[in-house]
Amino acid sequence: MGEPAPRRSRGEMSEQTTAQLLAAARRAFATSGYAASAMDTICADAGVTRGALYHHFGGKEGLLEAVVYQIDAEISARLDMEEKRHADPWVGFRACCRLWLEQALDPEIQRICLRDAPSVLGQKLRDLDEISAIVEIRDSLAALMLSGRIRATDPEALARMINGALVDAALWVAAAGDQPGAQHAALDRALAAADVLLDGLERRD
Amino acid sequence: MGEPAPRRSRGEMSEQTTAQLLAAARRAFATSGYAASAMDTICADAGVTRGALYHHFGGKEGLLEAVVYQIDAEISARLDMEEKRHADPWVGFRACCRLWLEQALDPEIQRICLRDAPSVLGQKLRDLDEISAIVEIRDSLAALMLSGRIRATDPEALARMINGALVDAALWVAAAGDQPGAQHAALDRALAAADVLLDGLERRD
DNA sequence: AGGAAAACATACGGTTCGTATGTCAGTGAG
DNA sequence: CTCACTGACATACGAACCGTATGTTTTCCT
Repeated sequence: MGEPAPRRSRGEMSEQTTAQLLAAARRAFATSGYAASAMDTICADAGVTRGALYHHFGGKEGLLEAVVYQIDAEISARLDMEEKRHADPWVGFRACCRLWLEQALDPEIQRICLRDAPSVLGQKLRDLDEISAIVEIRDSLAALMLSGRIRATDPEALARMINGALVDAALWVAAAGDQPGAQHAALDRALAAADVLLDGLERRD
Repeated sequence: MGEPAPRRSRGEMSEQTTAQLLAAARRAFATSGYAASAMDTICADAGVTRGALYHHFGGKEGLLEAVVYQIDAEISARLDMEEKRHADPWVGFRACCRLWLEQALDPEIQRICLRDAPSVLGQKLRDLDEISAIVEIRDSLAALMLSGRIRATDPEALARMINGALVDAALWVAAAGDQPGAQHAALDRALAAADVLLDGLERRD
């Protein structure tokens, strides 16, 4: 049948199976959703049994947690690159919001991170994204307030609200239409609305 | 044991059992979450069997849908009353945002409507809240744009974003602290941030 | 080389959901 | 008034799924 154990070291063995389980889980969660994804199916798709899954992730919830963590890291990496491309912090911040919205159109991100994860992980997700995009938004906002570029208020609360606005906008764009034309039009409308919302934060005395 | 069928008409019978099932489901979903709530428990709490539940709601998902619909109606009713109390539409709109945020601190609303329902119902929820708070927000915004009170952009997209901002703000406030003191402080911070965000929408030429 | 521990695979029980079927009380027509 | 009919449930059954407990093989360390 499969490869007759091609002589891997212990570390390589573990790394490969976890990677395959993560990949299979991402596919299953993205297409069928968390609740409707059976662990048997995921494990069969990854070429292992449920024993391996429980050994590495402790259960279904742990698997989702690892998937979300992985996706979050990928998003954050792209956001970091985008931020570095702009000299002006306010311009960079708005470019990051724009890039986040575009990335969040990915059905994988939508289903896993924006819809299922909040329900399943709950508070765990809040602790998790203390190291994700939210904290960067908050820090950027705090710096911009200090420099007087935007109006001063609670940075953490404002960061949460901007994050929520972007999340709902992404879900709205994705649900707007299945054909790519309507999708693109909805994205433009959302970006315009986001511009209005963010413009209002600018300080103008 | 229970009442020996106190001679109810068919309509009363149906109405009472649906009401009891809805009440029991609200309690269970709010405290244990949708996934962890067993239908056996809900039915036992309501004093009926699973047959009644399937007869009236078609299944677990239909039950959640009915619960969300009921809660949504309650919220909308309070929002309508608040809006009528203000002569100025812009003042009324901001008062409604404030009232929504305060209402959304209810753990029942948080768990059922803001966390579980989007994951379980998905697109069904989008269709459902076409008759809920979102549509009122959108119409209010559209009217305010026409009257030149706020900056003009896509009303639907902006309504979605404001809704998302309020949702995340409510979740953030609720997660801020368990003791009522911290809760109240976080609410104040969120309301202040919301004021900044909405102030920016005002038109000032 | 030999024991320990990691890295899985396998077997099993318990819980839960949906459906299929059965039963009984209202209800309307004749 | 009665009798067929239907709505409003209750009960029984099968299937899927999750978690754990246990067994087995391979690698690593001394």
